Amino acid sequence: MLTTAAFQSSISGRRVGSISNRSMEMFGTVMLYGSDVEIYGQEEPADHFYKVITGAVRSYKVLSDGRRQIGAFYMPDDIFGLEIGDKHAYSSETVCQTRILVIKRSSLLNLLASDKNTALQLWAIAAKEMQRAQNHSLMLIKTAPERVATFLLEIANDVSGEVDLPMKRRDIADYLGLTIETLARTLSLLEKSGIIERSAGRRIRLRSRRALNSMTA
Amino acid sequence: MLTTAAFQSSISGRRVGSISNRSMEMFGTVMLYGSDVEIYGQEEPADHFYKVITGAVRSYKVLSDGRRQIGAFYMPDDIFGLEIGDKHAYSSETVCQTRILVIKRSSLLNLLASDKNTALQLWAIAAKEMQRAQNHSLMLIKTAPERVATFLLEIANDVSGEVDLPMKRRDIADYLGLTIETLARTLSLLEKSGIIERSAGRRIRLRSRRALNSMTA
DNA sequence: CGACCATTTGATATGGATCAAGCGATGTGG
DNA sequence: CCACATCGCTTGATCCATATCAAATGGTCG
Repeated sequence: MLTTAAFQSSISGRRVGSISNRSMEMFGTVMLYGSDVEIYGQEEPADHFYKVITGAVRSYKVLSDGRRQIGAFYMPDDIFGLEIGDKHAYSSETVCQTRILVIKRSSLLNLLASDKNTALQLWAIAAKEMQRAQNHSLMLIKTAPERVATFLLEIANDVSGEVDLPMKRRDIADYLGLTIETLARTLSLLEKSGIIERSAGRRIRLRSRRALNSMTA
Repeated sequence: MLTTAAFQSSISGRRVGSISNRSMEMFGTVMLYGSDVEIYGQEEPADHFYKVITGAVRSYKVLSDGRRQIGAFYMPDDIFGLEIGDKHAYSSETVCQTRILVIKRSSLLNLLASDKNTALQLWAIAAKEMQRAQNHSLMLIKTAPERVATFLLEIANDVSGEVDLPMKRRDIADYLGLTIETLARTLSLLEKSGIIERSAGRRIRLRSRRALNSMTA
């Protein structure tokens, strides 16, 4: 049990665990959410874990005056909502129509008591998430072009070099700690210099990963 | 075993685990480090955990051009270096003379195999660290006064309202994603407005936590 | 006392924010 | 099927918070 198909932490692309879909489904239910639907709110009791099947999720916090920081986008196979404590620290919403596996925390915790290996994996997931969060801090001290380049490489870990962004500019901007205007300008700049190519606003082709990489800082 | 004295995650002040000093010492050795000494470097094999006994530690990453982001300061009773994987993701150094309990990863992992509760605690520590990192991202989208106010409240969780900073301005600046000049100016501003008071540069008295809190955003 | 390093203060420059307008796609009702 | 409203995105002009450059002050230790 809890052994076969690995799930990935998509934005960074590294595999971090090995709880199979099949076994996890024994503990949860797949739910279909519309676009921009709240999955849970900050400070709400945290009695479930979640795993993205298709679609995308943003996890965020807002400051009193409305500034919003998106801490992570969760893509297919990513697990989220596993922070410790009885309250969620962040809110989370779907970015587009999204299928999510919802797992009762209590049932996973039960399993955990009987299977020490699962506990190790929980640690692995949390540790991975920790690294993601740490990396994001690094992102936020970079310049605008550096942030955008880093972002494009983060989401384009499939080989094709073609990205289909599920999220709007506002989301990306809030993830990168920039305004949508600066983001748009930076993308246009990358396009003018031939590093990327855009068919539609949300569809971006990376023409030179090398160039992007060298901008990454 | 692994039950009594809780250890705190000092910068945020919340208790996150309950592995006693006594039992942990069975697995490790206390080492005395001088100031500004490297404990481990980014990319080095990670075969130990660490717990600060006295002093302070900074964990950081540097970008290619030298910009440095300090992800966390670890204060007495904080545990660090528990990221998953065989390589450390961050580097860490002492901020001042520091006493550290060094624990072999393998010995803790052994214990873990026999004690499922310990595994849960590892998860708890990692999850706590994750929240710390996420919070830090929030920090980095704030204005300079907001960052400084947040920082002062973070480190001054003792009742007295008196803080003795172990770290230099450069460290604080790199933690807050500001320059030392902006940091100094902001501190002077807070002093002029009577919110803080300084005897020496490193010794700061918080005259109005309320005022600081309201600046926090 | 003098040298050195940490910190503060001052003057100026600049990257990204803000304010404002244009453009393009998508959808709706007449 | 077209006119028009709406929404998401881009582009343009200006402003401002913080960085940068430079110098003064303060603190510590031989």
